[in-house]
Amino acid sequence: MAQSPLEIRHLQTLAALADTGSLGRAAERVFVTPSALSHQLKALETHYGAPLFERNTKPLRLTQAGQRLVTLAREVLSATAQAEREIAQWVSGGSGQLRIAVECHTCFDWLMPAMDALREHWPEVELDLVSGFQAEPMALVEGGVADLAVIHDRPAARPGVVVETLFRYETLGIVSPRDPLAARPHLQPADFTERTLISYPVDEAMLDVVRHFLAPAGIKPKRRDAELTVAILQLVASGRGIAALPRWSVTPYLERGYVVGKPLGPEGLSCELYAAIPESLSGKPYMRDFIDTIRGGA
Amino acid sequence: MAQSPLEIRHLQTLAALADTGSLGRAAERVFVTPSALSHQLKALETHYGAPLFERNTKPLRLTQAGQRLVTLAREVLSATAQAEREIAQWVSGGSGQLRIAVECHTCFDWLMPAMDALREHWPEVELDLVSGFQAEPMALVEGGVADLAVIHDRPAARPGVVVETLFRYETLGIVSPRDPLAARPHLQPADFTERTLISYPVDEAMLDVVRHFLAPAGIKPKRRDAELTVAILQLVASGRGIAALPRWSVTPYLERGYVVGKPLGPEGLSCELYAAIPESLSGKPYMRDFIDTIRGGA
DNA sequence: GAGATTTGTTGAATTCTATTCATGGCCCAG
DNA sequence: CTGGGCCATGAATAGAATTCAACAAATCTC
Repeated sequence: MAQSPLEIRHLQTLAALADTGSLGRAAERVFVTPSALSHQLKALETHYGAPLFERNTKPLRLTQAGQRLVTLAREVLSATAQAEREIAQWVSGGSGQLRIAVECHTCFDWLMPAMDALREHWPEVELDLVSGFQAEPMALVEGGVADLAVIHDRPAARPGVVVETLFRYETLGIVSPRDPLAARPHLQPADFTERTLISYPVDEAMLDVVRHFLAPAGIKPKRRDAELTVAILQLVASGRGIAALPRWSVTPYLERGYVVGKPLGPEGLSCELYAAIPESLSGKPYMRDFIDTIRGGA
Repeated sequence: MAQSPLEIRHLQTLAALADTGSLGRAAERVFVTPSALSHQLKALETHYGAPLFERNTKPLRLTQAGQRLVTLAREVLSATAQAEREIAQWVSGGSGQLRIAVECHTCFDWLMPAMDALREHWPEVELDLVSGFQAEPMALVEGGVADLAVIHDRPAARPGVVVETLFRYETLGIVSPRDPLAARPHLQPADFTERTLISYPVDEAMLDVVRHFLAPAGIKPKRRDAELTVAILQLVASGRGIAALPRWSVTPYLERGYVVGKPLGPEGLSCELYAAIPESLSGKPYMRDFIDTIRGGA
């Protein structure tokens, strides 16, 4: 009825803006340039005759009107997603399978909630984890043993397999609060020479720190293993060495001051995660839903 | 997140489709050609991989998927309208006035609910009825005495006043169920010669039947007045004459079989209602809201 | 039952709108 | 004051949605 220029696209923008706190990051979340969002927002603001957010404030602050639209966006987007899921289930019969291969330990932190959401939304989809820490996850997808592999580096394109980027994350150097390094603004590769690197029991080639930070600098620290994240942090906290973990897996500990997280290098070390999936499944609604959940929740 | 082609525009289409039961009428409700809607719907159907409605059924029937989307549309559109109202009220202070001039008695049937809705959504807007049955309503708007005039014929454009079309309606010939005319498929002007035309106590020039049906045929029946719609129907039911009223004002009586409604002429007689409003108010959110309410509720 | 009318569909053309691109301004850090 | 991060702006492009015009199906009428 009311012909307002408001469209769902705008609501996605608003939601992304609220989530990311920055126009630039919101833009990459909805796969457009920041410019596009700037135009969108300007159009909305002139239409409503009011600003939607305060510019020039680092964690972007929304005005009352902006806030209201974000609330609307949350309602509308979740209602829409729900409706579309239902329809997709009627159409496809709701069945399917999703066997997931992961090569990184920490991934379970975000993978579990996403799997829970999938189980809830798509009860008829068979959900499995493929134990594939040793093998090349990509090969599992190619071989038809897995339906989704989480991988660190964008691999070469292979026929029948599509690769989608999931999200970008920062891996932090983790040091004890009593370590002198805790006072540094960021860590250098050289800082690792004197200490023990505490990590999961996997090949060095699998560790972000080693591949993208220490190896390029020619540094090869002593290593010590632990199976669980808490165990690693325990060792770090008691001064037995330093670790390097994705930010998401340690935020609760950082907040409690149990350990301290430092950027690796002046720019920080950020890596990207990808999903490899068989082309035949890449369009399936439950697959899209799952990937969107991962992207949104991270 | 999910990049579905579904947009609010589509939801408006779906809602209009469900309301009107016909693609053509839905199209004019959202101010596009039927072709556009056909394209829209086809796109949605191929996206969801399922038909949304059954074609070739007179009151257009929705499939399960279509029904679900209509439900979604209702939710989303009302949530959106609500949010936009709130924002508009913050921006404008919510105040304003709306003095309405009406020249037709029956209009109150749909005007009252619309006014109630406005009072609820915009408590700060002063709502008034301008007693202007005698004067030219258009002049009341031009003179700044009224903010909205409901009129029957699209008047010549005047500076500072905009005219918007509200909706189209059919005026039916109303006859007693025991009248021989009740068996006819439709009424002819000549049918009025033998009987008394029962109507509101207004000038003949104001009556749709006279102007668009009887006068062109040179027929000038006897008249009898009644102030209220029920009184007119009472007289008709007891065989004292026939009337001509908009369909919306008599549907409850038709359903109960109290009287019978017949199209006037083989094509029926359909008139259009317009709103004249000062240009300065035509963009005001409460005005848009009011007009949309009228259009949607009719 | 044949023609006419209403109603919806289709593909191509058009028009419109959103996005991108390239540039410039602003603010904070060093 | 200078450089980089971040957003804004205007023109150009690319992409989509709408319209147009012609057609198909179904219904109504005679």
